[in-house]
Amino acid sequence: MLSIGQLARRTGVKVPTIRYYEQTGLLDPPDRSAGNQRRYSAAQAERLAFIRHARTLGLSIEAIRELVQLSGHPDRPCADADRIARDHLQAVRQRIARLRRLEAELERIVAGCAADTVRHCYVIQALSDHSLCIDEH
Amino acid sequence: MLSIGQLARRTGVKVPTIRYYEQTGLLDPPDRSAGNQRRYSAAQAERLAFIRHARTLGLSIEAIRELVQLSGHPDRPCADADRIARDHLQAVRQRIARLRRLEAELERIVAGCAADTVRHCYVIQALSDHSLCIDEH
DNA sequence: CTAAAGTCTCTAGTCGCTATAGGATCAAGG
DNA sequence: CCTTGATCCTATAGCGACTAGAGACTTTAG
Repeated sequence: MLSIGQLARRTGVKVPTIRYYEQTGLLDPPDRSAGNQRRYSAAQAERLAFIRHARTLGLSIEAIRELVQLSGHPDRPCADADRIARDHLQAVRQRIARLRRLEAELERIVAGCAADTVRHCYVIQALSDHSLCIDEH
Repeated sequence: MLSIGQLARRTGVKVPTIRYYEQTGLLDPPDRSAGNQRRYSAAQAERLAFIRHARTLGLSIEAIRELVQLSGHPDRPCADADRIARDHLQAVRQRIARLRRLEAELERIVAGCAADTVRHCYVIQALSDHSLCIDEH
């Protein structure tokens, strides 16, 4: 049985975050010691590792909640899990696309400034005037 | 003089957001009508457009606050404005890099699942087991 | 047995808004 | 002038996903 601190070190999830996951129902309430401290089983440690991994991949708590539920029903079709992962992949791609547009715009703005003072600074001008932009954002 | 609603329509910034910007000191408190409603000048409308543009480019409120301050001092060197934009560009690039790693990982996970049921679902397995990952994330 | 490290609950703060409640004001039509 | 409906006001609370702190209690190592 692991204390919350040991679990935190083992999984790389901070102690208050573990408590937060419990509070929001993502992690089942663990057993308690005689003195009311949390004690975690190996199975719960694995589940937290699952959650942590999904979080580092950027999945939302809600998505993870669904996946956790699914993983408790091994006989169900895994199409739902697939869909969640695919949806997230699409969202990641959209964010990449948007960030690349921003990158291009910022590059242009940063490169365009050869002034000395704020009065003529292209950075400030470009921000003031949306019509100087290449595309909509 | 524009009412807050007119300003909102003109700039595409929602009414509560405009009030929020004022509250946080990003926008100066405007004049008021006899009945205590906000009335905006053209200069303030321009400033809000500036803020909005910077936000769509992803700059933080704090960064924008600095830029707004700078733009009020046309004789200062614009190196600071440059630095803010450059820093942000770098941050954007880092986020892109990270998202691309996640994209690759998710592609791999999604592509790897040919199972029917959750029991053998590669999505669930890959999430459980970080050691299946290509790189650290 | 003691002292330090860890843990408990509870509350509040972060960021950038967004939503709601309950009221006041404004512009237009009759 | 009066009413109606849209807009506006303040104040407060909520979102997601934590993070930080206070003040009290428990566990562990020496």
